[in-house]
Amino acid sequence: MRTPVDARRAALVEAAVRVVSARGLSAASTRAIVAEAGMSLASFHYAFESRDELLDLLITEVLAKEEKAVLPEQLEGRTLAELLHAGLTGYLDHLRADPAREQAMLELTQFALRARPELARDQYAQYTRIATAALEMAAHHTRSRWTVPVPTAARLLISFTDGITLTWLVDRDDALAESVVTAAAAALAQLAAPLTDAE
Amino acid sequence: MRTPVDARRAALVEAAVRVVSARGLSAASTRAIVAEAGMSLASFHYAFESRDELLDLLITEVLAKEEKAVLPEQLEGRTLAELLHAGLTGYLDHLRADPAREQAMLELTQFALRARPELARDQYAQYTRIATAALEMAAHHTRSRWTVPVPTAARLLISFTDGITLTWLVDRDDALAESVVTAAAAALAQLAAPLTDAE
DNA sequence: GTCTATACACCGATAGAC
DNA sequence: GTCTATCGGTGTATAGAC
Repeated sequence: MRTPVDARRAALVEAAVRVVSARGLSAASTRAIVAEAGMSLASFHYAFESRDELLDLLITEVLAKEEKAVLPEQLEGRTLAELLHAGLTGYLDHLRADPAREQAMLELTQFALRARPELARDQYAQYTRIATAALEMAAHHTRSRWTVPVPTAARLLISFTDGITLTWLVDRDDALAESVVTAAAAALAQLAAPLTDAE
Repeated sequence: MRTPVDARRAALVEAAVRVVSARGLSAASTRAIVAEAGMSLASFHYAFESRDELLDLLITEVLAKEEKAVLPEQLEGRTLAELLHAGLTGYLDHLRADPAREQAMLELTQFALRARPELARDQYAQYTRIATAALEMAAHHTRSRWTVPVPTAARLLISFTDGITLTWLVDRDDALAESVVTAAAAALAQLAAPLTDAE
């Protein structure tokens, strides 16, 4: 059941995302957020105890949604390199479709790193679980096995997506980004080997 | 020639780096910076027109120094994978030696992305030139050639170091980071092939 | 040149009318 | 519950004494 106050909280979180995306976290004052949401300042403090409470919810809720957006529903490709390429291309498309939002995610992660380090850690632990499951599924689907520990490969994948996000946000070079995604897929695929008949 | 006002500017920039490293960019108010530098507030505005002017200098000067710190003087290793592993391990050591500073660099880059995008672009263009030169040298030194365009490999290397920085800052998992560095070096090395006799 | 004192805008948060 | 009005605090920047 959705009580009015929860609806208000949701509206404020959404407004906050828009403000952070458009003008950065440092511009996301309570006043700017309520203006974006079309509310009065007092309504904010009726829904939230404090600005910190909203930021907590913003980080956990918005970063959690991000997971689903990044993970494609169905990957195409017969070889492991093709599968990885499809997955990374999907992420690159997601990034290019809404760069401001992804930049906001980065700012929120960095803010969490200082203000709520345990939230950032939890988030990345969750990313790691998701990447691990995806890589294991990809290997199984192509009858391969990883020659490095799967958590290592998962972390490498996460590091790479973080890196490509930052570099693309800086120079917006689509052609170079696609070229890098292709090279990264090929390089990552080299960390797996075909299953032997015994396996 | 170093006039007094330039010395004051330098002292303020150094104080600002310390404040950003310790407490984040959002805490780096002019008051916090002059307190760290042991100056009065008015002295700040004698040396700088505005806080923005200091941030401009901070970004260009501090990010420029970063280049040299990241690039190791001499790499050891006979194979390309060993060379890449040594280089990446050097960067990881650099990160672990002063994580607060590296976190400050990330915050400054992200700030520049919003406030002075051209500065961020210039900075990454410079990173690319340095990474390109390093990769070409490494390939030449091990009698290899890159099977992908060198700018692509360079961008992959930069993306990866950006990513490893963020992920390590989040969870500080040394063992996993080392494992990932090893895997990344192996993966990157797969993008090169030995020179043939004709070459 | 360097200081103290202060102007003025904006911040998060709250009081109190309705 | 929702508003306007306002509190106390901090931000950047400046005026003016020395």
